[in-house]
Formats: sequence, structure tokens, C-alpha cells
Amino acid sequence: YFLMFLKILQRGWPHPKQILTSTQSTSGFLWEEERYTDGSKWRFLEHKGPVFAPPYEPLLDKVKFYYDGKPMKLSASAEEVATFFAKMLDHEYTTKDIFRKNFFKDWRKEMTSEEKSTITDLNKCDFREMSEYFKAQSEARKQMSKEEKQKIKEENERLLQEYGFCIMDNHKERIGNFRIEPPGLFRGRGDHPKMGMLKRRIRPEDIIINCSKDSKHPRPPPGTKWKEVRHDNKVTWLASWTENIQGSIKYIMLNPSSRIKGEKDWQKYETARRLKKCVDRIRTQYREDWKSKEMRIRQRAVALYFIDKLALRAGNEKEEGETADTVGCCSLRVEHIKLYPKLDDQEYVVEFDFLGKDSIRYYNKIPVEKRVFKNLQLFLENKQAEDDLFDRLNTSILNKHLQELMDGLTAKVFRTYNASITLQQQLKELTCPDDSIPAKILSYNRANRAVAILCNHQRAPPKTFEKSMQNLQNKIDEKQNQLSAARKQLKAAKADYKASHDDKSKKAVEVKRKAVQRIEEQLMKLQVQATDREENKQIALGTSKLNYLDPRISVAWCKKWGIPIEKIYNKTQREKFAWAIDMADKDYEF
DNA sequence: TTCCAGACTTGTATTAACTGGG
DNA sequence: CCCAGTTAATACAAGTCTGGAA
Repeated sequence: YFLMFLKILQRGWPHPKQILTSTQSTSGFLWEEERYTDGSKWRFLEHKGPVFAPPYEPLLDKVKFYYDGKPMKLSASAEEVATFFAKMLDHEYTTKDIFRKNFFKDWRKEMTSEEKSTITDLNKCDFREMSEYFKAQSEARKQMSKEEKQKIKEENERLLQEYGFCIMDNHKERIGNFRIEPPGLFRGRGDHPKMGMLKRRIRPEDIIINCSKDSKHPRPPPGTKWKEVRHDNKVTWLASWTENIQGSIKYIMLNPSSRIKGEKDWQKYETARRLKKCVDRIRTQYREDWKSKEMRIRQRAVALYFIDKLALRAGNEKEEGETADTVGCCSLRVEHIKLYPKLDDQEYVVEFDFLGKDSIRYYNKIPVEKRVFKNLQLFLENKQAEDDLFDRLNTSILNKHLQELMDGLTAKVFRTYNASITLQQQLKELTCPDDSIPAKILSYNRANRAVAILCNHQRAPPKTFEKSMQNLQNKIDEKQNQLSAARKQLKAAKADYKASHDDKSKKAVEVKRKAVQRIEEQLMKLQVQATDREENKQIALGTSKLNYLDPRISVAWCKKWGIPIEKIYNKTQREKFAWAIDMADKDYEF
């Protein structure tokens, strides 16, 4: 596999000679082995550093801000922050109390003392003129001539070519995010206590650069300095800074198509495949543990059962008041589940209702084994709604246990494993050998959908959903009319031929027959598309496709059924999964 | 043992680019 | 060619998990 991986990557990236000679090149295989044993991620790393957000350009004087109905000229720094708010005026955020409160507090910090004494009430602030101005600007951008647009495109391309790539070991690699996040207002998801706070501008003095000693170091913009330049080849990032909202570190890293990401991705699926080999044993064990004398072990076993059966996330503890109140398995609280000894015609039903990652609601009612149900009743005894369901458990305890069951096993491996195995099994079940290509792709999407449902990857139905369905239906109706017309013509042509039996009319029949066939095919395609879209209304396929499904399953499926890979993966996805596209043959088994 | 910084993956929202029919 | 409607790409927030210090 290592050899294969290397081969793929070498094929994928052309090697200019100077790159190859710039490192002390040993054979590829040796170099791979080395890297894997001492934990270092690279031996040579050279890049140009990040691209900073453009400096603030003050507004024209004609664009006014009003306080208490009177125009007011703001200082540059107060004005900049005001524009952040103005740009979001149409967004629901700006109506939320917490957002407004946080914004106003941070905005005042940027004001001069005079401004501070005048502007004391956000409700008296009128940003509408600023907002209109920005809207007009973006409108103007859309209306730009072809040449102007082309010029911008070229400038972006130049920036990409200069800053968007780095050299890591023998390869020129695409960088994922080479632009530093511009200042703005923090948009937390869900009920976030910090929404609206000012995300400050990042300067070169905030940036730590990581590159190899023997590389040409990136230069900070004239008159500035980096915070630090370090040479740490135990990590993969090229630059980092600390963000001021949560105090967390942000990184500049490589694109998913890079060797370093691809290899890690591949490794992730190999771990999941190892779980496949021992999952029966693990399941037997946790079922046994439901009977344990120790509460701690019972909780661990029930939690693991949920993670395995429902593909729940681990659920780390979070600092209260710092983030939105969301939970995963280990952090479930009493208030998040309801027990029904009998519900409709089912026994021992558990109802889950909680906010998970990104405050996406998880709602599910499932019947469980009697023993699980009894355990849950036990866990709930003498507890308040806001108490932890698993009070003797956390992710660290759980993962330590998993580590003992299998090397490299953690809670999230179950999500990967169950997602991939579900795809493989669904594909087997749903693919009909005689189906057309579009019909087979519908089957693929349905298999993908089963996984997305398992992982709770929902989406809000697109705003234009109804309309777009109607459009599609109209197309179908029209196609149907075309078809009946074509059929009539075919019939007429046949009659004609029967009467005359001449060559010309024989040909005409053939032509009409082909036409009918073509239209039938088009109609079928449209109908499949409509079905697919309807079924996909509230389901997002992207996340599972990108993060949970072993790409080799999809590649093998495509090869087996003669489906062009482009029908399943777009360009970016093909780049990310280049390793799998080369590695898997039609018989690959997850 | 707990805490927390750090590194990396996973996730949705937003924006940019593309595309096919009028 | 234009434009609406999609789809792809980007942005960045929010998770998971590790390891080392307190």
C-alpha cells in the first residue's frame, strides 16, 4: 500500500527537476518508512506565508451613519466595525439580543471617547444607508463588464499561484486556506453566547510560521515581523494564529488533495476496516457489560451501544457559557431522552431529542433491548432534567476502553465504520444489473442517503425547492407530450411503410423509432432526477461522501458497473480521492 | 487524575462559478 | 448571449482526540 500510495502521488504531481533536487532524495519507499516510524510529518517545507486581509478603506463621505436621526461621521476604526454590522443588517443575527449586546460592547471599544459618550444606544443607530451602499456595490460587481471580471479572475489566479502552493518534501502541494480570515463579527451557530463579538484583524505579528530550516523562509509584509518562525516537522501546519473569540488556534494547512491529508484519510478507513474484523466481538462484550455489577461499566456499555447503533458522536464536555449548549453521546442529559415501556405497537422505546454539533437537532425514536431500557431507567433514578445521563462516563474513559479493545479505536471510528459498511451493503442491495446508468446512479444516491440519514446529516429544504420541483415536473410533462407525438409519428410512418413497402418509408420508420427511443431515454432521465431530488429534500449527502464513506467502495462500484467516476465525484472530490481511484479495483471489499 | 492547549477532522453557511434553455 | 437555477468552491465554526503539565 505504501508503495502504491507513493506511485499515485508521483503520478498525480509533475515534478519539476529543481524540486526533486532540492531535497536529499532517498528512494521513495525508504523515505515513507522513516516518516512513519519517528512521527515526523515532513523533512522539507517551503512556502510564501499567508495572504492578509486588505486594509480597511474608509467610506466615502456621502455614505452616512445616523445616530438618533442625525448624521454622524465616525472615526476610521469605529466606522470599520459599524460596516461589519451594516453588511449583516438583512441577516436574522442582527435582530438577536445577544448578538446586538455583544456587538455593541465590542464596537464601543473601538470608538473615540467622544463617540463613546454620544453613542450609548444601539437602537438609535441607523446603518441603513451604509447597508444600501454595500448592496449597491455588490450589485455593481455583478454588472461589471467581461473584461473587468476577467482582470479580477487573473489577479486571483496570480495570488493563488504565488501563495496557494507550497513544497513539502518532493511535492508541490496545494494549500487549503492561504488567506487569513478577515476581521468581522463572529457568527456562532445556534444559541451561541458570543455571537456578534468582534473578530479582530490578524497582523503579521500574530502569525507563527512553520517551515523547514533549510527552506527559503516566507517574508512578512514590509515593516512588519512574524510573531515567530519555527521548524516543527512533527506537525502539518504552515502558519497559525490565536483567534480572539474563543482563544483557540487557527491553522493554515494543506488541501485535501495533498499527500499528507490523503494518507491520513486512507489510514482512517484502514482503522475502520480493522474494526470490521472485531466488531462482533466488541458487540458481544458490551452486551455482556449491560449486566455488569459496576454502574460505570454499564453506562459505558450502553453509551457504546448508542454510538454503534445510532452513529452518535462521542460528546466531549464543553465549557458552560463559552459555546452553544450542544451534546453528544457521553454528554447526554436526562432531559434529552424519554423512555416509553410501550409506544404504539413497540416495546421499550427510547426517544432522543437533543441538539448535536452545529446545533442540529437529533430526533429519533427507537426500540431497544429490554436490558438497555432497564439500565436507562436505572441511570435516570433520582436525577434532575439537567443532570448527566451517564454521570460515571466521559469520552476519555470511553476511548481508553476502546483503545484496549482495538489498537487505534476511538468513538468516531464507529461512525466511519457504520457509514462505510452501510454504503457497501446498500449498494449491493439496491443496484440492479439491468438498470440504465441514470437508474444505477439513483441507486447509488439512495445508498448514500441511507448513510446520511444514519449520520443525521440534515439540511433545511432549499428555499426554491418547491419551485424547482415544479420546473422539473413541467419539463417531464413536456417530454411526455413530445413522446406521444413521436409515437404517433412512428405509427404513421409504419402505416406508410406497410402501404408502400419502399426503401424511403422504411428508413423513415427507422428514424422515427430512434426518435422515440431517444425521447424515452430523456424522459426516464428526468423522472429519475425528480425522484432523486424529492428524496433528497431534507438530506445532505456531501458530508458523508466527503468524510465517512471509504471512497474505494464507490470506486469499485463504478468500475464494476461501468459508471464513469465523474458521475459520482466532481473534480474536487476526484482530487481528494485520487489515491482511492487508483488503488481500488472492481472487487474491492471494505 | 484533571485540565487544557494543540492539532486535526467534520460540519454548515455563504459565495463564486457554471450551465443549459429561452 | 443572458439569466435563473444549480452546483462547486470557499470560509470558518465546531467537533474529536492526544499528550503533557499541574
